[in-house]
Amino acid sequence: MKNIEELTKNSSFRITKARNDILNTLMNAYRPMCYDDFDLSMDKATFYRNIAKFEEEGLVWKFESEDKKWYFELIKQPHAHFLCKACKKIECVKQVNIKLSGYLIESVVLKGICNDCSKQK
Amino acid sequence: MKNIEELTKNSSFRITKARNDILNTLMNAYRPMCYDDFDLSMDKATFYRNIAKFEEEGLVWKFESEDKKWYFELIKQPHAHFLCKACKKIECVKQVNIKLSGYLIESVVLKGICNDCSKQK
DNA sequence: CTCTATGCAAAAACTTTGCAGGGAT
DNA sequence: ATCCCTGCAAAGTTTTTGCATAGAG
Repeated sequence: MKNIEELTKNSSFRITKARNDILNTLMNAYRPMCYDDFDLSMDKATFYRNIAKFEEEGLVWKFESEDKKWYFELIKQPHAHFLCKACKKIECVKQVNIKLSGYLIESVVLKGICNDCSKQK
Repeated sequence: MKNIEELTKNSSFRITKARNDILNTLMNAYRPMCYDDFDLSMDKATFYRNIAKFEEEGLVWKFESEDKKWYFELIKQPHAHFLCKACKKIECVKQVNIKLSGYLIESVVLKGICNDCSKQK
C-alpha cells in the first residue's frame, strides 16, 4: 500500500486535511466508496470538489451504481466490479478480458447475485 | 418483433394508451432508452410509474448510466451493453460469457471508447 | 498579499409521491 | 360503484455552484 506522499508526488494540488482524509479512506478501502461511506467532517461540497480534483489528476476513478450514487476508488491495477442485486454490495473482482473489435474497453461491470447471496437462498 | 398483445398476454395490467406508447417505443428501440429519449405526451409520473409496472411484470429491464439517468429496454435475448465515455451513447453488443465461481452473472456492462469514436481521433 | 480551499446555502437534475379527478369494467 | 390510471404539483435525493471567509505559502 502506497502512502499519501507517494500517491500524490506528481500531483499539483496542496495536501490539506480534507484531501488527506479522503485519500486515507480510499487507500484503506477494499471496494468502491460513495459519499455516505466516508466518515468525514468536511462539507459535501468540499468532498465532491476534492474528488473531482483527484479525478483530474488521475488518482481516482468513479462510476455509478444502481442506487444512483457515485462510487469512487483509487486507480490501481485493472480489475472488474461486481454489483450484487440482492445485497447491493459492490465488490472488486479479478480482471475480465473481453475483446470487442474496434472498441476500447476500459472497464467491466458485472451485475447479478454474489457468492454470499447465492448461498443464502 | 413481437406485437404488444403477445408481449403483454401474461400481464395483469390494463393496456392503456400511455402504456401502449411506452411499449411501442421500446419495441422499436435498438438501444436502451431513457425518459428524455421517449417522445411521449404523458406526464413523467405516469411514465415512471408505468415503467415500474413493466419491471414488476418482468417485461422491462433497467440500468443506470454514467449520466445518472435510468435507461430501459425490453427484456429480450441476452446481450451486453457498451457505454462510450466519449459520445455517451449506449449500445447493445453481443453477449459476453464470463465465469465467476459462485456468482450468478445476470448482466455485463462494458465502458470505454466505441468504434466510431476510436476512428475519429 | 495572493491564490487556493472550505463551509454554507441555494440551485440543479432526475425520479418519486400525494392527491384529486377521470376512465374502464 | 369500484378500482385502476393519469396529471399536476410538491417533495425527495444526490451532486453542483455561488459566494464570502479562512488558510497556506
